[in-house]
Amino acid sequence: MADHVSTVMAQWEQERPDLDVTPQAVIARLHRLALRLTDELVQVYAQHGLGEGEFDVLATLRRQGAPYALTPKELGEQTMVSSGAVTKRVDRCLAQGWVSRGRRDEDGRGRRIALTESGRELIDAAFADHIANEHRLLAVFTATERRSLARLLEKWAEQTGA
Amino acid sequence: MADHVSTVMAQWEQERPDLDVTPQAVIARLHRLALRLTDELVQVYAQHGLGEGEFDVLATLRRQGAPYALTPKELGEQTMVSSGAVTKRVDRCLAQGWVSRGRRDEDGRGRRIALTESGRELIDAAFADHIANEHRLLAVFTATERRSLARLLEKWAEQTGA
DNA sequence: AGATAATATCTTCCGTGTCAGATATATTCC
DNA sequence: GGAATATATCTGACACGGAAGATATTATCT
Repeated sequence: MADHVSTVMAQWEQERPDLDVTPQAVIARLHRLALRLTDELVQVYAQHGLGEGEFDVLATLRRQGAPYALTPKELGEQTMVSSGAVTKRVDRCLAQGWVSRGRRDEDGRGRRIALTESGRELIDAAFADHIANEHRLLAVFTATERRSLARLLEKWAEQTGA
Repeated sequence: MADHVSTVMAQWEQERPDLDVTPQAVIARLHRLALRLTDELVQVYAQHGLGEGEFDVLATLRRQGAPYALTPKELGEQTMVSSGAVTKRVDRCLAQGWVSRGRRDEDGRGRRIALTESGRELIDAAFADHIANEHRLLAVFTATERRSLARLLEKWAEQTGA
């Protein structure tokens, strides 16, 4: 049984025999897979009342270790979103009482976004479910396949600066 | 040199030693990589005056072969977006004269979205550039690595129904 | 110190997507 | 044939992120 991308590639070979569309075997699949996986992950976030943006913020703060705080700039760099998106994500977390927005010492321009107690409890529970979910999604693979896939993706990420 | 995800995983191991976060080596990397690659691909679409949605519509129609037509439902299934998104994407292509929206024979509910001559010319040029871009992005890998990555992603896609 | 530039964050506007419901047409069952 | 249901598409409200510019604060240079 061929997957969708195999079908697509066969169509292109028929229609554009002048092009070598083999890269699609990697890139189109990666793209579709990422979409599909995101759907799966988001469902677990939603079970905890979290959207992707909020989960991203809380998890990023949580993994820094105590006192679970970063500046908006650092948050944006780690999560690959614009400064405007950071502001809005933090606003939403703030409205729920999951984080606080304080003034950073010394530099009046800087802010300090920190997890509150309730935010930490929430992300600790949500993250455990999230990881269980990821284990489920990877259950297709043997340990060797997982390592191989991880290595290839890591190599690619390093090269492209991701 | 460790990539970002390696750092993140080390943080989690420190903070949540109770959890096995190894799936992140695959899932988080895939996620970030997809984001980064999308950025790269979108730049080429933009060189032809296309957004991702428009490129998606035109390319999907083009690869069907003559007469380059599908229903909105089929378009949505192949491109993994909602019916509302299909309507809007087609509206945009329509405004540029790249597709036509006709009535499907027999069934008055159905529509028939078809490439126009100018749409076909546009996507033929854009797609050639797109494939060249994909070749460039995959240049990091040896042929063996590419096949290996493609096989692993295909296996995953088949299992999850992507 | 005062002017200029740099940095950090926030605000505003816009584009695009999803979701729920509206509409139009077709099918089924009596 | 008519009612109920199913299917295909579109519409409208809303959510979220990006981009550019506004604001606030700090650093630098003379």
